[in-house]
Amino acid sequence: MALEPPTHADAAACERGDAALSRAFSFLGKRWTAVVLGCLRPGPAGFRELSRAIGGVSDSVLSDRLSELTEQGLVARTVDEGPPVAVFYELTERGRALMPALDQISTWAREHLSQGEA
Amino acid sequence: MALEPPTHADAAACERGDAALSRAFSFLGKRWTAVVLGCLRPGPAGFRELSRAIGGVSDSVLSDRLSELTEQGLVARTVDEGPPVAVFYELTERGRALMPALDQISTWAREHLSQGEA
DNA sequence: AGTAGCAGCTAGGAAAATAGAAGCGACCAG
DNA sequence: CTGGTCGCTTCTATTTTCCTAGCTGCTACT
Repeated sequence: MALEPPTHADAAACERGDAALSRAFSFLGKRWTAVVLGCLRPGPAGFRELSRAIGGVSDSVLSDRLSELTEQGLVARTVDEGPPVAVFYELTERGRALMPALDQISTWAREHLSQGEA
Repeated sequence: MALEPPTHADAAACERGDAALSRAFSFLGKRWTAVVLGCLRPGPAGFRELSRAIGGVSDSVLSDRLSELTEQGLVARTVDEGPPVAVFYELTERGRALMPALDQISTWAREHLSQGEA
């Protein structure tokens, strides 16, 4: 039986929750996104503050990530036009809603991915 | 008070669960990884079968993803040396352990990321 | 004044990830 | 024998991603 009617189990086989998953990973998978979200978790932070806290990310990339996250509505950018203009980013509700999922992956990683492994 | 001693809240500010998270995303974030895992969820599948089911992925990339996943112990590669050599991939326990997390992200994406949005 | 911090953006190029096509050995049906 | 399937691997071209480095403008401390 090399000719099992492949009329099913093809495109329909996957496509369960993958479309959504793919879209999520399209930006969650970017190099610093998760870290940025992690740094924002404790509370609001300014650009330079994040830059320092993360350490190793360039302004341009940080700026990109922050923009993407803002576009997706995961973080909010607030400008305080006081004499010294100040800006701070913080998680939105949508962003917070993602935290549990991130935690779960993090937990899984700790349990199943020893850091010593290649 | 522009000089709040920044001696704290710097490097230590993030680095909570991010190291693990980053490692997880280092391969979960790759373009087809999540989809492959999703396709493997229902049960074992052969290379060509996956290729067809996913549709849009090239052999080379699929091969890569499968190798990475196998290395990480998320999927198992079994060879059946029967007369017609057959190979099939399937999720390991470690791989299955990740499913709930993936589901959670998927759910989050469905709820907070309308596909119509940019 | 001079120095230093904050908030970003832009340019340019190196590096990495992808897609797509082709090739190889085996096997099975006609 | 010929054609089609399976399971990959290798090669190249293109796209995407990331990092380095510099720059503008404003405020505040010394």
